[in-house]
Amino acid sequence: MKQKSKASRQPSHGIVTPLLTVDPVLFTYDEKMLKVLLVRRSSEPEKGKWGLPGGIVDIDIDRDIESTARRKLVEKTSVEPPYLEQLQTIGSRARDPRGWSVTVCYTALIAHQACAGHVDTVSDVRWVELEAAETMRLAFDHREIIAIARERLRQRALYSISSGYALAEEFTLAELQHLHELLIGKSIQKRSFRRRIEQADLLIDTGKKRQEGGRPAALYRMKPESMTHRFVRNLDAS
Amino acid sequence: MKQKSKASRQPSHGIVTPLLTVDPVLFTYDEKMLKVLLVRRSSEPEKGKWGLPGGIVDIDIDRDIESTARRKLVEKTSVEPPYLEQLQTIGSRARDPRGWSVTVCYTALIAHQACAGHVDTVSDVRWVELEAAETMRLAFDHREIIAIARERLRQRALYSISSGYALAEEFTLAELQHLHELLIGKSIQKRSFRRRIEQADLLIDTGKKRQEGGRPAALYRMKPESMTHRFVRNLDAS
DNA sequence: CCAATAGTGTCTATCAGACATTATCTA
DNA sequence: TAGATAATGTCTGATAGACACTATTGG
Repeated sequence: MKQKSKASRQPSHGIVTPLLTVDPVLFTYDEKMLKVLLVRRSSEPEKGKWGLPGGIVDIDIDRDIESTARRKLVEKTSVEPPYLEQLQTIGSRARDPRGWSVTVCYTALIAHQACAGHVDTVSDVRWVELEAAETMRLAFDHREIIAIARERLRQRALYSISSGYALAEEFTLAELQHLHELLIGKSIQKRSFRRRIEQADLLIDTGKKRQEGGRPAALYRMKPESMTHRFVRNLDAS
Repeated sequence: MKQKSKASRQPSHGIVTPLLTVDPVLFTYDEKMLKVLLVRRSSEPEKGKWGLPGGIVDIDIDRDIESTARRKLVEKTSVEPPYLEQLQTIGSRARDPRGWSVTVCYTALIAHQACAGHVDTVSDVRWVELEAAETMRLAFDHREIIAIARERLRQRALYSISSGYALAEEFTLAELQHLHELLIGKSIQKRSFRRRIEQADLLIDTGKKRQEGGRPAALYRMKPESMTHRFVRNLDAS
């Protein structure tokens, strides 16, 4: 028998519902690596372990589920990410020691610089290299959630450049291409990559240049359409 | 009404959580039309209105969320669909008059014959032509959910043949093609359609033939790979 | 000049679109 | 035979892959 003392906080529908949380997986591109934001849990269960920057849906504060995701990300990074997309909902009796629980997962992207200042000043929030995170022992099923998010990003990279929201506001084509190469785990022909972006007219040329060692590279910015555009033909996955 | 002392089944976390439901959108192909399964609600709220064959996650019965979706579909059709995929989770303060609620939506496909017997015998479960369902006044936000599911199916049809699970176990290429034409809203070149299926080796030729008016057509069956296979190049959407 | 990085020219291979042609059945 | 539907032959066009080439900077 479970405790009855909490019954007074039961909502009016009077049905026993699972714990509901949101778990965003926030990625960025920094030092030529993919990184994921992890948070050290300050309370039970799994206290002390690292996990995703998620939390419980608060029906008094949050208008909808995406609001919860945004709220949690702002709490940990102090900024809203320019890219936030629902990933998958995982819910079962077994995934949380407290009992039946459900988590609505999101994939989010942000420029590293956009939240570096805040993240660097706190010790319980950290950017972790993706490969490392994928082998860490994380809270609950968070390692599995990261793997799902990573796979989704990989698929996306084959037919979209939306992952560019993990870069700084202004970036070079070489940076965007390298990010895609990391995501799909394979080198891409420079010609193919640039051609498709140019033909779909997905980037804004800022006119500025950045130089590091050789010929200066043009700096681009994402067009809003690049968030949703899908190429008809994928890059080669194999 | 079950009066099974709900409070005693209160989970130990003691946090107020939203109502959690599952709403599968079950599609089929029948009489050369896309149809969707609707159910007449027998209880409040929205009693009497038609809606999706969903229901509340029962943490005593269901192991995980997908189990709830399967359970609800079996209750309404008496069979498990061969295709069931999570679609999207919608949750907000406003979508249900009872207050903050969350629904995990699924897209499901089944052969019309597989559940025709059961559906035909009950008056509160009905196959409704998709176009009609999209203009009906349904319970809650179910019309919107159907639109989302329909759009996902449309996208899928451009790079996958998984929608074939809406057909009978054995089907002709003409049937599969027509289903795709309905989904993407445009006629497809027969040559293109057959070529890509043959090259990807996604169907099993049963060796049987079916005839209706002209040369007999070969009957095929889905290969398991056809559930997940993605063509590198999409069909033309425009 | 060289080294390094950015960006282009251009050929090939693949595969969807278009549409004509052939094949196999009934009446 | 004609009519209907299934299945194939074959040409064109679009675009990704491959890779060599040119361009622009610093030293």
